[in-house]
Amino acid sequence: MGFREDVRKIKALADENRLAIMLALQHGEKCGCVLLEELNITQPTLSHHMKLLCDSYLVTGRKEGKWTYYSLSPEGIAAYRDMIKTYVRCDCEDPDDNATACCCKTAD
Amino acid sequence: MGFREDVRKIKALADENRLAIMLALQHGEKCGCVLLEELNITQPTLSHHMKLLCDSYLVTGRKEGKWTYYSLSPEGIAAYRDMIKTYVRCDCEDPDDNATACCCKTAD
DNA sequence: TTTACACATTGACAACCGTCAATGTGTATG
DNA sequence: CATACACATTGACGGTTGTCAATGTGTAAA
Repeated sequence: MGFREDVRKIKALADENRLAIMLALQHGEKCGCVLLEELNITQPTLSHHMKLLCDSYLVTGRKEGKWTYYSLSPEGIAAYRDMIKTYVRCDCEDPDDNATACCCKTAD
Repeated sequence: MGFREDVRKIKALADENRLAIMLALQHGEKCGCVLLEELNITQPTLSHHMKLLCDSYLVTGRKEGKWTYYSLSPEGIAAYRDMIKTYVRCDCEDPDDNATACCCKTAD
């Protein structure tokens, strides 16, 4: 009955710039000023997006001197995919027949 | 660079009522009036939500006389999870070491 | 044809969201 | 201390979104 928290997490990705950030961090951490160069937005806007991504545990920030290095959170990412699977799933498989071809049987 | 369509699909699930609808349809199709009884919303609001879910290919509608039966789309659901995986993924696995424990190595 | 029902569409409103300029905070360097 | 830089916060603005009442459309039964 209470999906509010899941909706908040889903909304964390419901934005073009935040999707771009997720891709930009896929190969390792980057500091804010680097992200800023890649994303045609201002610094306050980037700060806003990073806050939303961190609040949803998809990204973590590591402060080092003046800089903040952002990176993907493996745990948060796994939790996110599990959460999505709760809602994006159908019941068309036969639990007694593991060979049944179905969307629910794919390896991912 | 163009994530607009993916954002639109992600937004399709960024609502409490639409998450409830996804769960309600998980065990098979239901007609609109049944969904209406389960979700504390008015009929126009339900119609609005169903349109968004159908436009994102997560749900399909089957008209039969006066009624419309809605059901999850296995293909749309698989495509949705694949799309999410594009963004919610980290690069922390070693491609030459399949035994590495990592968020990217889980079976789902 | 009339009536009843299931669902879609329209229009209006309030709440939410992305954006930026201005400003604040903390850190390093001269 | 003064300056420069990286980042966060605030406040304001326009666009988007969820909601409902009213209305429209199509189907089936009386």
